[in-house]
Amino acid sequence: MSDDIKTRLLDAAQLLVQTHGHNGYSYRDLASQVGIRTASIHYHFPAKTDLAVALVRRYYEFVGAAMKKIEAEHTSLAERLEGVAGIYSGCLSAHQRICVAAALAGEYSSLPKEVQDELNRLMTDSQGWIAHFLEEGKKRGEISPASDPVALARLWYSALQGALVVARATNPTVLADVTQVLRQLTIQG
Amino acid sequence: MSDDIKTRLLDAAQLLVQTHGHNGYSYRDLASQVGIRTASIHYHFPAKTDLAVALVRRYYEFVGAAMKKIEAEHTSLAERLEGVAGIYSGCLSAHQRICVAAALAGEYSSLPKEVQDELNRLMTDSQGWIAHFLEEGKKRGEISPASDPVALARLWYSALQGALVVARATNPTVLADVTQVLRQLTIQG
DNA sequence: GTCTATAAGGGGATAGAC
DNA sequence: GTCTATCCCCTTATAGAC
Repeated sequence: MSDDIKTRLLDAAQLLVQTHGHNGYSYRDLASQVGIRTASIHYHFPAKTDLAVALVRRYYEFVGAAMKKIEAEHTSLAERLEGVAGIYSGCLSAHQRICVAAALAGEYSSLPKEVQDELNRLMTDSQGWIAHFLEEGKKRGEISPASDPVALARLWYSALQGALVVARATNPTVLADVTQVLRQLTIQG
Repeated sequence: MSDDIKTRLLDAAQLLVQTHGHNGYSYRDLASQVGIRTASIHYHFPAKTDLAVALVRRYYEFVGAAMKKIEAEHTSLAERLEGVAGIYSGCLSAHQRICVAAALAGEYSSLPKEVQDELNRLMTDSQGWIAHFLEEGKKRGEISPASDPVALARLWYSALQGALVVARATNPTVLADVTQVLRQLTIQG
């Protein structure tokens, strides 16, 4: 049922946010993409803020599901981190997107409070999932016993978010470089 | 002569870009900050694009000067990288800003071509300066002879840019954590 | 649910007086 | 150099017909 109008609106809005930012698209852009009129969008999402909040919530579920899938399908830390990197490299390869989180965080002070709060939750918990993988890897001896999983997770998350942004504006190979160096430095460091 | 109107306009515009993004502020906002009318801004910067281009060029000079100062005042790689991190942590501590580069890159596809080009130059050369420090550190034996200065520079730059964005939207301590872990992993790795 | 019509204000930008 | 006045389009949003 991925062609119901609400989903199609969220899909189109997500692409616009990931390429132009929240302040960089209008209901008019969205309407022309989906093939309806702007007034019809207001039926589904009364205000643009409502759409943005729904967008971040849906993205939160998407990331959470991806993390659970990685945990279920891979046991080694190296493979799991590879999987995490894959979530974000998938953005860039499709339409030169960046992560929804970074796109919105770049305009942070101009966002409605509700969107800021959802964004905070998305970023905080994304780092939490990565920290969880690192914690388990530490127990298994895949990284140094002296390393700090929370701080390392912050590095991984920040570096991946930053790499997407930098890669899009400069050179696409930046993301692969960053991921590889990060892996080399992290595993059995 | 830092109180001439053109400088004050650029200062105010930079703060607005670093907090709200390019699409998140208007000439009206700018005018009220500086205390003149919107029409007067057009005298100095005919179009908003002209202002954005001037802003990125000035920021490029600022970063370049900061890098040269770091090179002149410090010789060890550790100190130089500390200095680089300081450039970016300075943003956050003043008004919760992020780097001009990341703020604009988040809205990349919505930017005028001229601004995209200036942004590309800023990000490419910023990484070049960091790579230069790493190259010299490699010659001095401060990092492993097997390490790749260009890839490492991409990691440092991406991680710092990402850390600012993540820190602002979640927890200010993220930046310090990322910087510290990065230093530990890089030096004599 | 989607449409047309429309409101009310914001946006960048220009003309011309001072 | 800065102002007032104004243009014209875009933007979000609502009312009400279908």
